[in-house]
Amino acid sequence: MPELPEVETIRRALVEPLTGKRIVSAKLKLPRLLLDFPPAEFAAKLRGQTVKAVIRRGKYLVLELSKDSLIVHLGMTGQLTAAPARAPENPRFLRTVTGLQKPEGVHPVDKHTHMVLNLDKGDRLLFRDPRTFGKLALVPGASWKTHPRLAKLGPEPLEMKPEAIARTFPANSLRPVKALLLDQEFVAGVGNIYADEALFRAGINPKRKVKTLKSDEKLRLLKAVKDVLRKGIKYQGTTFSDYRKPDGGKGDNYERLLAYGRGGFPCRACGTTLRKTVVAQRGTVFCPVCQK
DNA sequence: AATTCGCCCTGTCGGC
DNA sequence: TGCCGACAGGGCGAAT
Repeated sequence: MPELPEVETIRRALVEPLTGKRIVSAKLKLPRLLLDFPPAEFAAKLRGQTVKAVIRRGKYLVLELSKDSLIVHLGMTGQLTAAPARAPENPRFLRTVTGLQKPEGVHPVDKHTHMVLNLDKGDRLLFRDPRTFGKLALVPGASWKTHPRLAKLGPEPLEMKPEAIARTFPANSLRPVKALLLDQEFVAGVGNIYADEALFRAGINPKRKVKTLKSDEKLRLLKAVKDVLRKGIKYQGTTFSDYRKPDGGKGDNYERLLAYGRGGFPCRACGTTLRKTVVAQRGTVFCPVCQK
């Protein structure tokens, strides 16, 4: 699922193809993805606006336009693709050992393509989301910062000082520490993949109650969060099913993960079989030896 | 107030 | 081969 490193990868890849481009027309094919706005006005409102900036906040992507801002959340399976003019219109999906997959570097328009922005010179921005957990919102000016979805987000983990955030751990909380990492009001942008990765790196059991964490463990954990997010960005995100870069390519981080997706496989640190369990209603992989 | 639970959704996969 | 249930899970609103 797209977490901070995936959304940041997408953001960086969209800056060049979108900045300064004018929206010639827009089509919203699945109106229920749109929050707080009459779907009928959506396309008309977007038409003629120019993209001024492409911003990320947590797992949210924001297109700042000349008049309004378009907020995009990719949910679980959302994909944004920048389709240059003359890209193949309806490429066949390829059947591979891992199922149906889109060929690299092409841009499908199919039944899961829920929004199309037609830009200058035939370029397009496509939003595709098979499971439709994604969300779109159009808000006036730069008011995205105060949109209910974004206003309560915690600090950006890559900009935070671990020493400062360590002090914000609730002192008496009985929650499992993984639940805190997934809480977007604590820090913004960490999801299931990078929570497991950070806990593994920090050597902390995901079920540990927050109140039992010692200050050096909090510091270690927050540093691990930054490390795994930076690594995710470096390798352009984790692709194991739907995540794709805006050019259609896959991220390279999946095979580099230490915990997520590795239940039943040997720990890369000590060789013990990694255990798969459920913590905070999420599938969770950890090493019973390395993570205390 | 803090925390957990149920729900939304569709493609994939294992079992029979 | 095909059907069916389980599973994947971000975030919100309801329930505890």
